[in-house]
Amino acid sequence: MKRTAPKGITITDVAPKARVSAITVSLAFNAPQTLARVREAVAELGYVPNRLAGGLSSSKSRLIAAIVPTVAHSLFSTSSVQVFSDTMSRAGYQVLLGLSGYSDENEDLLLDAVLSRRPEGVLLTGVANTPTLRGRLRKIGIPIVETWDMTDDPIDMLVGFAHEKIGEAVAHRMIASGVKRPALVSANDQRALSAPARFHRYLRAARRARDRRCPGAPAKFRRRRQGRGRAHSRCARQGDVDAIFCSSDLLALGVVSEARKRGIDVPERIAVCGFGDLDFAADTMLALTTVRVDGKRIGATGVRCLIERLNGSTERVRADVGFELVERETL
Amino acid sequence: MKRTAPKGITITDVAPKARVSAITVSLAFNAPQTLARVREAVAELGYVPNRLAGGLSSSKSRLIAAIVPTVAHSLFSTSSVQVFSDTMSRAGYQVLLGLSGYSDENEDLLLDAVLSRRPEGVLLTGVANTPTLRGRLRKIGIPIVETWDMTDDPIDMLVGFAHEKIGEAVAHRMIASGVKRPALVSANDQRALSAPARFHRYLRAARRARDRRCPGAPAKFRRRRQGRGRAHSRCARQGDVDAIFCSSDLLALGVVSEARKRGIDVPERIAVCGFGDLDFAADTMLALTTVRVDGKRIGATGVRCLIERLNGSTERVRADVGFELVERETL
DNA sequence: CTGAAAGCGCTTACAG
DNA sequence: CTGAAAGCGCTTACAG
Repeated sequence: MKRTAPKGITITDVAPKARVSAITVSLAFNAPQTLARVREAVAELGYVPNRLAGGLSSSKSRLIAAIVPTVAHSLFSTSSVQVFSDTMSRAGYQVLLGLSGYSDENEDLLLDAVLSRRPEGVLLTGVANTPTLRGRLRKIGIPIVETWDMTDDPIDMLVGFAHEKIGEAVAHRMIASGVKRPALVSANDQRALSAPARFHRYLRAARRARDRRCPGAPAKFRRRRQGRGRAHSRCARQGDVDAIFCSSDLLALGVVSEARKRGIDVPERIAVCGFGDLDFAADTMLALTTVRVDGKRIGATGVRCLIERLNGSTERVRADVGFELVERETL
Repeated sequence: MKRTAPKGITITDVAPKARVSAITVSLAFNAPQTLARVREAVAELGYVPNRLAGGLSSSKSRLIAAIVPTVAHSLFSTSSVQVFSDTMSRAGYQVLLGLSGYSDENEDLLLDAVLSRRPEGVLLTGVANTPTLRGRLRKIGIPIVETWDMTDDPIDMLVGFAHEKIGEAVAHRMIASGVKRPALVSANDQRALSAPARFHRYLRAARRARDRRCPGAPAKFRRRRQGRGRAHSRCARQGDVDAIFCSSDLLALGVVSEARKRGIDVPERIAVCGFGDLDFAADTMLALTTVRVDGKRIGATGVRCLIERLNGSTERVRADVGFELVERETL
């Protein structure tokens, strides 16, 4: 029963030094105006409250889990993490990072690991949730925000946009711009496919569809970069293609690059459209059209919802933040 | 003293159901072969161990803090986070995210927040540490790895590379390539300045230095993108510049883009050199030269050091992982 | 407003 | 190998 571990500096050390009781120290730490005596003792001892103990005792972990897809080349951008982390830390919470997207089995283990910390809220990016995962999340009863996607049956709150609508909008815009032979380059990952699918469907309805999908390459993208180049060239070489919709900004960057390498003018001969929040990419890289989603707005809105719920609000926000098509003339 | 809060499912619920004592449940959870009866009860009840309690009791939080710079456009890449998070979770740890780089005051608050979770190790990216922060970290006595930079006086472990050497190497390479009038575009952030400084010094020694720094713009980069464009054009317009070293990949992307917009051929008239680990950028975007650092190697090595120390090793790795200059002919 | 006691859900060291 | 008790460092509800 005796512990050998050297106790760090605890509330019990601070209390006598501040000539108050331990309770007062605890109170001071969570009160608006910290007692001066406590503050001094704290500084002198270098005391840092133990939030494991605090969380256990109060059932408030002050932890928010951010579950983001593993695939770095996904829709999820660093700026979103930042907005999220910044806002949360200002509200007194810390971010527990969870990388999802390996396998269904791992999703369950990930969730176990995350829930074992008793987070007070969860931010989910994308729809990388297996049914089991969704089911478990639904039951735990803490605020959950899903972002970057739409669904009819959200777990709790939802701040996203419909990927299919993007596919449709891009197809529409291309046709309106006089594009005759559009093609599609998409990640071979079903999570990214709703926009491309709708893109294709719309074009078929408009009788512009051809079977110009170039899937497969992106899956190997991370290991063998050549794969990407090859697939892109396969598309770009087909002389009759005059526009390419890419399921992500990064793919679009690759396509533009590959086209230039082969002396194909962008956007004169081929218009390229990416999709995402890659700020500098949308700003400087893409030709003709970029589907741009204001990541900050998604991030900020999602976080605001979480915080309001943590503060007692009962509102269950379900927002379609929409998207915008951004055109760039030059690279 | 009575708590009103509904207790979640705890070890105490699992024990009778598994017809063992609470201790056995705890043991089973941390033992190699989990008792079948316990496993069943766990599954049936949906029990998830409370790591707040576990950590408090065992003084093992199983938490690792990752402190990364706020600036997304920094040297730090998403791939590093992934390698880190993956490896750590396989070793049974979770990642607590800490974004640094606001102000010195905030660094202290950040550290308080981080330490209040009692992490068992810390990964620091870059040298964004104030003296106070370094001092505090030095004292807490947990394994700490600094990455992405070199210093003569590391806090604990170090897996990085010398930024100044990169500046020197780039200058050397440019001169060897026949560059006559090199210029420099760097972030106005002292943390990114060691490579540029050495670049400049080397050129001056070689009598090629001119005052072509174009600082200032990147600081405002995030708010007003035009600023970036303006600064770049200021550099690019100066007709006699034939090479530009940019302190980051993203700056380089901007410079290339701006040059093209103005009809200046890259790399024919201006060679552009970035710096970083931005995979696709190095691969597809930059002209002439990219300083490329193998982020995976840094990340993986750093993490391995941490894990070994957590497993009892006393070795204090201090490694210079080096860097490589990568040349690209085409955009 | 201040403080003593009980409790948060685990793990540890020890006895059986 | 199993289990009862004590303790990890806080917070809560209550009494003074």
